[in-house]
Amino acid sequence: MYHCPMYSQELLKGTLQTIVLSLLAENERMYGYEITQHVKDKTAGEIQLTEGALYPTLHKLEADGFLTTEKVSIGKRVRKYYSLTENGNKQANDKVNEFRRFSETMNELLNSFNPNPELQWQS
Amino acid sequence: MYHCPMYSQELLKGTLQTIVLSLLAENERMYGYEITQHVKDKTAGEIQLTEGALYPTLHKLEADGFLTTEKVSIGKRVRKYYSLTENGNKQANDKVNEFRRFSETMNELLNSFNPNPELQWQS
DNA sequence: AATGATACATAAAACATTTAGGTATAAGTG
DNA sequence: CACTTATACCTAAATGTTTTATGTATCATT
Repeated sequence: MYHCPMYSQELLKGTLQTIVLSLLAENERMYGYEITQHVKDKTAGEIQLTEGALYPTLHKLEADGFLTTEKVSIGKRVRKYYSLTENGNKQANDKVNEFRRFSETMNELLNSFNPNPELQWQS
Repeated sequence: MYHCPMYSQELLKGTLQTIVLSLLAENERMYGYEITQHVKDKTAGEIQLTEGALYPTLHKLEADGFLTTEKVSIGKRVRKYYSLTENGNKQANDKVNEFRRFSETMNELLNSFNPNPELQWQS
């Protein structure tokens, strides 16, 4: 998978489950590849999920009882659709709220930081 | 160090350097323990840095040339103050901007997520 | 026929953080 | 005075996520 995100992938850490759960909360059912494309499109390429991270996450969420799967044949290929379970729906709620609170807290913490005017046209 | 954060520490991953750099951008010089207390106070206990994560991070930022140190004796104890170098100042700028952009992008991505009304009073 | 997109998957390596220690001084309390 | 808590630094093994690097296979386009 080709990559050219605008910022460090570092920040993405810990948000993968949240992203997946929230997309499935709006979309009823999605398959892995679809999720990567959806995220890429909606964020103008700024967030790009790697398959090496996504698939294990999907499997984990399924093992944890938050997702169920159904396989659908498309020609000779088999697509694996994921949907939220009831618990998964709650979890999506919790995770999204948690992220929103976290980013609010962080932005408040960073808020007092005023970029040095001498630097603000750099980088 | 005692811990009782209101949300998963997961999300904190990847933000530690940003926090440290931004605090030093506003405060001229700070020492490790002071940073933990400052963050705890400013976030009403919601973000609590662990020393096991903080000290290695400070050492890494110093090794990368973003911080300089000076040791100050307080009675028989030695306090280690950290300050931003010129590069550190730029880095603080970059990291804070990066986080702001990231949280904006994430919030847009999660924005279309509307909590199920049946669930919104739960958890 | 070859390339790129679609679509799944795993596994070793890299990395940051947690957990769990360790040391020592200073301050406050019963 | 003894004890506990707060201050203040530090390291290292274990954990857990993600990256990087593969692998397989179908379908569409040039």
